[in-house]
Amino acid sequence: MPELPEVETIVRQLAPVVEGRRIERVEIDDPRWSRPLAPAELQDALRGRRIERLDRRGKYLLWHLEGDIHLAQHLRMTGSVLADPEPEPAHARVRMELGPRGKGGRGDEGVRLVICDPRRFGTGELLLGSEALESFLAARLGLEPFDEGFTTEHLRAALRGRRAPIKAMLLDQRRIAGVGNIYADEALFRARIHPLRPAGALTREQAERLREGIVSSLQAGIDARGASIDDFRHIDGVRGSFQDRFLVHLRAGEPCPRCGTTIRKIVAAGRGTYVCESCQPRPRRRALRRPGAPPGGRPPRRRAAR
DNA sequence: AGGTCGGCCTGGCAGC
DNA sequence: TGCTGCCAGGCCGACC
Repeated sequence: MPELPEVETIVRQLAPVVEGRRIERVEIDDPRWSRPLAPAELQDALRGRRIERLDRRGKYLLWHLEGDIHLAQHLRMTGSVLADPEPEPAHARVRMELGPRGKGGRGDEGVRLVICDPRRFGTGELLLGSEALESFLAARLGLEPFDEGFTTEHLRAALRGRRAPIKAMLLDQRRIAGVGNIYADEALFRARIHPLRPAGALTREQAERLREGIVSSLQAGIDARGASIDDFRHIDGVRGSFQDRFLVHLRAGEPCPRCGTTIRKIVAAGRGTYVCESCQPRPRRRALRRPGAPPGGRPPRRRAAR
């Protein structure tokens, strides 16, 4: 599933291919993709516009078009963007014909883009003006892990007082942008923090290790050009290689690369989560003692069975 | 109001 | 072998 490193990989490959070209034709097959706009409305808004810049924020792929028009594309679980695919790939949802690059370019023939998405979770949202774009992003995304402002202190402030498991916090895009299930597991392993540890209970030292774990696992993902577990592909259809370098993710039953303990799969924040419970010790169960209650006496609270 | 959970969707696979 | 049904999960909205 495309997370920050996968979207970054797409941007690095796609930007040089599309920037400066004009969108000549758009065909949106799936009305869910363009919601709330009808496909025809979005097609009309995009057609004829020059692509000035392509970049990324969190897991969003951002198309900046002439006339201060922006398309915020999200690949969700299974989306990919292919350039001049041959033959026509399965599960094509959106097709885009881009014109040649204007002057002088001999033999420049234009590009055909196909957005594929087997599970149809992906979306493309039209934003009129950079103010609309910025408020759209601000409502959804926290700090970028590669921003200078992403310091240990910033991370601690974001986690302070939170009782939700740290893994849930990492997956919350409004706190940190771009981390998904894969990189959350990898970052927590690197930081030697158990995914179920309450976010607000991290020590300063742990927060520092977590910051490093987030940045280094995302960087490793970018260096490997993303992870292709199932559907993620480069724009030429090639797979990323980070899935071969996971330290714990998807490695249940295998030995921990650090200590050899068998990696376990648990559920945290409702997601399949991979952990070495020797390197990442389980949080101690707090004796939830209220003031005045008999010390250590009460039976454990029943948890909702699910 | 912070936190949890179900719905969206379909390919793949376990189990019979 | 072939069918059924369950699971995966990013994000959003409903709910407690």
